[in-house]
Amino acid sequence: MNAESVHTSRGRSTRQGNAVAAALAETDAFTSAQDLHARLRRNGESVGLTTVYRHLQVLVDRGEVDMLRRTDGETLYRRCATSAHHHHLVCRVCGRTVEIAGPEIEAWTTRVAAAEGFSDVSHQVEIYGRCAGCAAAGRA
Amino acid sequence: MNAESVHTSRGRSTRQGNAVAAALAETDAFTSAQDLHARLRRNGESVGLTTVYRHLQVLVDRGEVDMLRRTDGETLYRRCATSAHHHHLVCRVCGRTVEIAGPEIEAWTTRVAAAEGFSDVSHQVEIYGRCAGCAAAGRA
DNA sequence: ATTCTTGCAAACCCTTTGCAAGCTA
DNA sequence: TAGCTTGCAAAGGGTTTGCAAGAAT
Repeated sequence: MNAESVHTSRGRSTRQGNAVAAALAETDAFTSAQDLHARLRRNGESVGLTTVYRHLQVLVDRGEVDMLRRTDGETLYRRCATSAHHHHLVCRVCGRTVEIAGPEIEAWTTRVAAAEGFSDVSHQVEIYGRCAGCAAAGRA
Repeated sequence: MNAESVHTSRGRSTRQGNAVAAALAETDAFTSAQDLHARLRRNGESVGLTTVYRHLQVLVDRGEVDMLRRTDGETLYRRCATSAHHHHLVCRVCGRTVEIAGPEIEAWTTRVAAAEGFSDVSHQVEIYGRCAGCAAAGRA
């Protein structure tokens, strides 16, 4: 962790902000704001739900946290190792996630879009499945 | 259109149901329930918003309509030509959409997931861009 | 006549905002 | 002290549900 990552941008250091960042750092799974909030409270860290949302937003804006939307509308957050472009392989049971690099996908999307005359292309790719742990435990 | 597609499952034929189906058939673009509702009203077809949602849900359940969620939470619907598995290349300006088949993507996701020990794999892949028409017109 | 469908209003659920009180620097 | 941060309560926004009135068969 280099010097500038501690404080990438302005913002005071607060108990709540640190708690949210710490809670995110603790897990490998994509987590909802509400879950994070519940977890903090269980651990005795009293932080308002609103505040959790606000810190998550800041972290996302800074590129320190990835965000994705579940089919039911809930937004999930996760602290990823790379800030570089990547995709996710997410366990739909426990949320555990593996970061995936897919050069061939990048090439494919670009090619397909160009073939249809589309420009300013971006894409959204996520893989869902059941991780080995959940399968072994017979979960869901 | 074969005989069974007219009435794939039970359900009465109503003015509203037909209107929703017709409105969907009219366009190539992914459309929100609210937009569809507004369009119907503009065309003099009075249909309640609730009813629009209900018919869309039925069509999705039947596999006659594809559904995707926008980043802001809105759900978009589109009548696709194939009911077979496919992806979409969506114009983020006008919504116009091209159906894409991606055998290599299917293989890639399967391979990546297997390598990480995941089973029951599914994926979600959408490409966004600006279509030639919107680019030419200088839209957004 | 019976049962499904409609649609208004209210409920839902997650997320965001208003604003006064609390902290950080 | 100055001004960012917090958090409660309330508002927002899309979608769903309760229920009585209205169609379709």
